[in-house]
Amino acid sequence: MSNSSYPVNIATREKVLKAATELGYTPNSLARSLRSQRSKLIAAIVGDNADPYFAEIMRGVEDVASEHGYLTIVCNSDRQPAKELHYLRTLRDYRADGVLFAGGALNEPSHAQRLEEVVNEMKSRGAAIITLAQHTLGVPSIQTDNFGGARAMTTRLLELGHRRIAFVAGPSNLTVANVRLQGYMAALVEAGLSLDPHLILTGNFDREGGQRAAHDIAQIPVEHRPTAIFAANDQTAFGVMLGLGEMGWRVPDAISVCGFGDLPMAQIVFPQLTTVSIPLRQLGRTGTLRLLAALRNEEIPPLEVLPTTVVERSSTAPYREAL
Amino acid sequence: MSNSSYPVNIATREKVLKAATELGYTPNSLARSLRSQRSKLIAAIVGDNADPYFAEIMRGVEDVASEHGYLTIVCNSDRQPAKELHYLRTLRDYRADGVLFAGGALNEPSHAQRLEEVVNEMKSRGAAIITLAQHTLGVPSIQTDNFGGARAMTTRLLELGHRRIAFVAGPSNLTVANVRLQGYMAALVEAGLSLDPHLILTGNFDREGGQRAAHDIAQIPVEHRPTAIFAANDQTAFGVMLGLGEMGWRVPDAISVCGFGDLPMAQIVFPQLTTVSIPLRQLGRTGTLRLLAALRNEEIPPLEVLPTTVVERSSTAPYREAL
DNA sequence: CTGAAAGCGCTAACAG
DNA sequence: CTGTTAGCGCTTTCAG
Repeated sequence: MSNSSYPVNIATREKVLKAATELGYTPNSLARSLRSQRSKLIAAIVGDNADPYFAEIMRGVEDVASEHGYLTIVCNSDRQPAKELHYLRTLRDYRADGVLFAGGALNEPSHAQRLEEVVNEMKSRGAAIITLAQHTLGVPSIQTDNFGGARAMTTRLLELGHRRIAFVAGPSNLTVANVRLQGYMAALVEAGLSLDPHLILTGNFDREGGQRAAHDIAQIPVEHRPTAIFAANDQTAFGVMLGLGEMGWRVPDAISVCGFGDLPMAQIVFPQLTTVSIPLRQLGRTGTLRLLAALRNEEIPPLEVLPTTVVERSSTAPYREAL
Repeated sequence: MSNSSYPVNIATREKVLKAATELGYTPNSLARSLRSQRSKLIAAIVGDNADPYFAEIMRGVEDVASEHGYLTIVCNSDRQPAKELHYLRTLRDYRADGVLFAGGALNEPSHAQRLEEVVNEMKSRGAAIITLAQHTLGVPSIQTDNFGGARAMTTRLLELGHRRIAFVAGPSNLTVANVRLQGYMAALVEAGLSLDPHLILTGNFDREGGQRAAHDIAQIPVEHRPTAIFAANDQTAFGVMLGLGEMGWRVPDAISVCGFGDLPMAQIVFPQLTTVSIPLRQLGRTGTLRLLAALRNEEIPPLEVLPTTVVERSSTAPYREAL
């Protein structure tokens, strides 16, 4: 019944199969997993499955997993090291065959080490671990080109004539957020512009942060005020647009706004958001594909980078002297 | 180690516990599950985890599950009976302790029966099954008041002075969609208005459907044209607004638009969407709470209805004779 | 209170 | 090709 290559008379096989259907027999996967040391369970550790960013990745993971007969477990860490660690341990105890870390590394003393301990334990038992973002764990990683995307977007704004471009950063303890900031800075430096620290605002990858940033920007004296705002992610960009709207500023006439991520709603907001598109579902798919390959003991690359693309919509416009 | 009530000398206990930590021993959950006939695994069968509707529910499920030491498995059915059934069988084989059907029943001949067979098998083994929408399965169900919400919203539009109110329906094979349509019709009938079949448009719970409906509505001669459009879900409403925008119609000045669901992006679109708010996460939480209660052999109500509320934002306005 | 043993349902290995 | 058996790592039961 396990359709192995074990030789068995065709008549006998049919007889067994028939009896199985008649009795409604189906193998107990738990017993099978226990015996075979393969649970056919994989897990995605995400920050929050209700966050469209993670939801898309998870969808990619689940798709590939189910295509290959694996079940997918969701783990919401809420970016709390304790939760993440607890999940990983539970997964280890369930003998999960693989774990995908969808978010970046969580910055907390000794968390990385504790995580690594469990990871090594799992690896030594034959499990495969993959990260889908820059991470401290020394495991294969599939990543999206956050740096390149941020640089490309900033360069595009420069091409549009903008010179004072604000950046609303993400949580400083998130690597992804920092890398995007780096990309923004790189583009400015490459263009021979100096970095104005007043134009780098703190955000939190959420709408509120963007809203606050918008109001902060309004406080900047007009001669130093940015003509474009680049938000580290789409949620923040939505917040920025909302905040701007609250003060009666029109986007993109008064100021250009762009984000990073290309969430589905980027096309629904008004004006439609210019943003950097990340192949999120593909990230989940590729990650899972690699994970399954690793499970088959295939060699997989330590790092794969998926390209991001600038998608210009209506929230950005060329710089014009007078408003 | 299983912290049971089994009497054991405190000294011995400590010795064992100490040895366990030293050796890095942790119980194998698979073996434990096999032996105890409880996997501590529950599953949420959703249409698509990347759909914010399901994502929110799942989040509620996962929260409660993890609080109680359960792992959550995601299953995307894409509303395909075959997929749903396949998942359910797999879950049965994994001895999942519980399954939550997040979406409504899938309309296909004999699907209901096949599903029920597996459900009964699982129930007889002690598993708990719950639905989070109207369903053909005879299992406890937690639902949101779709009928009441649709009726309340329609009534509100009537209060605002609208008399010709269009309804963009959802997929006719989805119970939720039909119930909302019923609520809309009930409100009109209660108000003593006759139903105009031309004002009931077909949609598909997606943006495209809404967009199409918007264009269709524009074709209606002005004297019969609706002054408000009630979309069966938010995605459709976004599509309607988009379609209206394409034709240069202003919402809510030219026409009022409202949706159903209160997705996060309802607050981000412009104008912000008036909609019926569903306690999605609560639905997931309550459902899981009941499921766990059932697992403890507690009596749980066959049907619980969670209230929905009309949230008025800026996409609706009182009816005005001249535009 | 402790130690030993049976068995959950499977797979892999071994004789026949 | 078929039938039997040992164990995967637990929990539960039963003697001591």
